[in-house]
Amino acid sequence: MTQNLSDNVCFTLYSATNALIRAFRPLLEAYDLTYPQYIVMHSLWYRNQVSLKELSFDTHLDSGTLTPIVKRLEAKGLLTRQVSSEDERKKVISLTEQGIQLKTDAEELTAKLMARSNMSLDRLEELRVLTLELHTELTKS
Amino acid sequence: MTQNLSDNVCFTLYSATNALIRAFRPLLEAYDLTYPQYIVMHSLWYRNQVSLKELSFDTHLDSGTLTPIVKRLEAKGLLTRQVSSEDERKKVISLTEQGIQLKTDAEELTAKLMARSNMSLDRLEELRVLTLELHTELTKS
DNA sequence: CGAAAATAATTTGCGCGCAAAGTAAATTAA
DNA sequence: TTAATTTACTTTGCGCGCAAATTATTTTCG
Repeated sequence: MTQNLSDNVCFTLYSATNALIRAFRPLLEAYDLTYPQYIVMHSLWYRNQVSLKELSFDTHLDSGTLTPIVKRLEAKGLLTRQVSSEDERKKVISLTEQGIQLKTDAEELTAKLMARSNMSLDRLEELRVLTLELHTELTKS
Repeated sequence: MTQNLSDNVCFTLYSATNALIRAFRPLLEAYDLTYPQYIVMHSLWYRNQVSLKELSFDTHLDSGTLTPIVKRLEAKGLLTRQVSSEDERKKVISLTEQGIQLKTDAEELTAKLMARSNMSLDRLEELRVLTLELHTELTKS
């Protein structure tokens, strides 16, 4: 019998994620980014000039979610979207100079937030491994 | 240096939660509920006739999020919202017969999803404790 | 080759999640 | 007692997250 919502891992996971995004928001606002926008930028900082499909694979966000996010980042001048010359169905997403520069500026962001959690690196690592495992299990087959 | 998004606990937490809600969706559809709606119902099953404020405390959802959710549940005939007689600013939220009945019907829901995760009860419990701790840390002060 | 199927990206519609502003009632304090 | 403040809830606006439908291009295969 699970009377309490907090007895439920679904609920604690859901609440913790919402709290994390909420805590992240003011930090990201300094860079005029939302968290999903940050995920996209982060992905591109390490793998630039990818198609939307590849970006979708890396970020775990579906194309219907990504298209408007990428358009907003384009409007901010952080990236460009060009039709691929080899395959005209594809769009190549490339960082602009400004988009590349942002990487350096935002470097300390994650560290800042992790500090905010007041949890040890060990426990955060445990959490990372467990959530990675859960995601893997839920998305396979 | 965290090149990979999955090296980042924020990202794995975020992705796992999205995957969990996604996996939950088809199961919840059988009861015509979304996950946040289920959270509200679950809360009321164990603490009925509360104000929106109390419901907000229990569900970790803010009033601006809750008002429309509760209205939809009212439209489905699962609960009622009445102005409190002692304090006319408050609304008392009460389950209908149908709302109470749903508890019995939906009893096996959580178990079904947990099975879907393919993770041991021990690891899910670890995950529950870690996310509960993270939420507590992020929302205090 | 040409029709059918597959693939890539966009659009639409809906329900959050939440900050901020607005409304109305109750409490506090002058 | 009444004006100022606080509290409870609602509304507005915006950005997801995603299923489903749509459009355009490429691939497959008859």
